[in-house]
Amino acid sequence: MSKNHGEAKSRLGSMLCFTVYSTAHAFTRAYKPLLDALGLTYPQYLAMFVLWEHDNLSVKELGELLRLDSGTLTPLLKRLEAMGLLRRSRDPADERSVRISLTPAGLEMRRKEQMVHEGLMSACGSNNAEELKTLTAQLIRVRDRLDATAARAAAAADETV
Amino acid sequence: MSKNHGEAKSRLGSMLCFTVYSTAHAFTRAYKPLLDALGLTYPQYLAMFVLWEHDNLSVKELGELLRLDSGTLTPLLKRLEAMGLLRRSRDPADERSVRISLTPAGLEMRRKEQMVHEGLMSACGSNNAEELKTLTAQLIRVRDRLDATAARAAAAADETV
DNA sequence: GGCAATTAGATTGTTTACAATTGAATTGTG
DNA sequence: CACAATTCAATTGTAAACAATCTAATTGCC
Repeated sequence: MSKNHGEAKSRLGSMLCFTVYSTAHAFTRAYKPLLDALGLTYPQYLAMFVLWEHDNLSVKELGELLRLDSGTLTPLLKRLEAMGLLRRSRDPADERSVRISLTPAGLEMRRKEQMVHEGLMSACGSNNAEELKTLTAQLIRVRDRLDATAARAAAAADETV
Repeated sequence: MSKNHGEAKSRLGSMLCFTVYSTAHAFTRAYKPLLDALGLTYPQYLAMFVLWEHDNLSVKELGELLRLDSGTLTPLLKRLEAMGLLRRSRDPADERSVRISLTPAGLEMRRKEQMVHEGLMSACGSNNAEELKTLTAQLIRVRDRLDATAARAAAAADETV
């Protein structure tokens, strides 16, 4: 029944880093058929998801929420703009920053999105919501610890300059 | 102390899919300074890790273990070959498949790798190994459920053809 | 044996990700 | 005010990831 990925043969299968890595890919693959109906990729969907909740964010603010930098976001947002879902315009109060505002089409998409959101929930097993909540909280702790490690490494590298 | 990513403001922060997505990125960022010493990227490290355990795999077998296809692996393996860490050669018994064999330099790297492996363990908090094991097992269940969903979707798409 | 179907990799094109750099705007400090 | 330092976004270059397609080799079946 279940495909044999031969992980029993490798220590890889028991390592958290690889499990997170491969689960992330499994998520994007599982979401793809649902997102195709919207014409969005998974990262594009995440960006739209944030904007549906908080319109008019700057690129920096959006990047903090998504944990992505401008090198990733600028081209992604340009694609969403080309699709007519949002507009990018310099903030008159601070010409350095760019504000993202949804167009009517971008706002409109939120209605169709409900289906995707629910499909995703059931895909990862919404039956025991409590377990998922614990799992998410534990992963967040790991992620924060990793971020702290990376920040320490960056600070140490700074000192040697 | 901890950086404010503003996630309290968004439902995104509580969604498992985004947590997995952002934790995967946090892993690669945290590993980067360690892997720089080896001159490897994180996916390249994963490939080497498997090959240290099972030399002489075919691209297909390696892809099953890593859950990656030839479109990703072929260029990655070519880079590792260009670095002199492995060789790719057609299997004489079946010219369709390509076998990956480590060079002396590729085998040699395994010794330096121990440092990386231990650094990674401590980065994600090896203190409570039991919790990490449970966390990994739960994630694997989620991943398998997602794979099953994707497989069902693919089968359904097939039927409509 | 002969030919259709399958399999394994490679290739092409698109989209992330991110480091490093650049350029323009703003802030801080003297 | 002047000018150094900082901030924000964009750009450039490299490396994944994957769908779709292609080619060559093998298997199945008659």
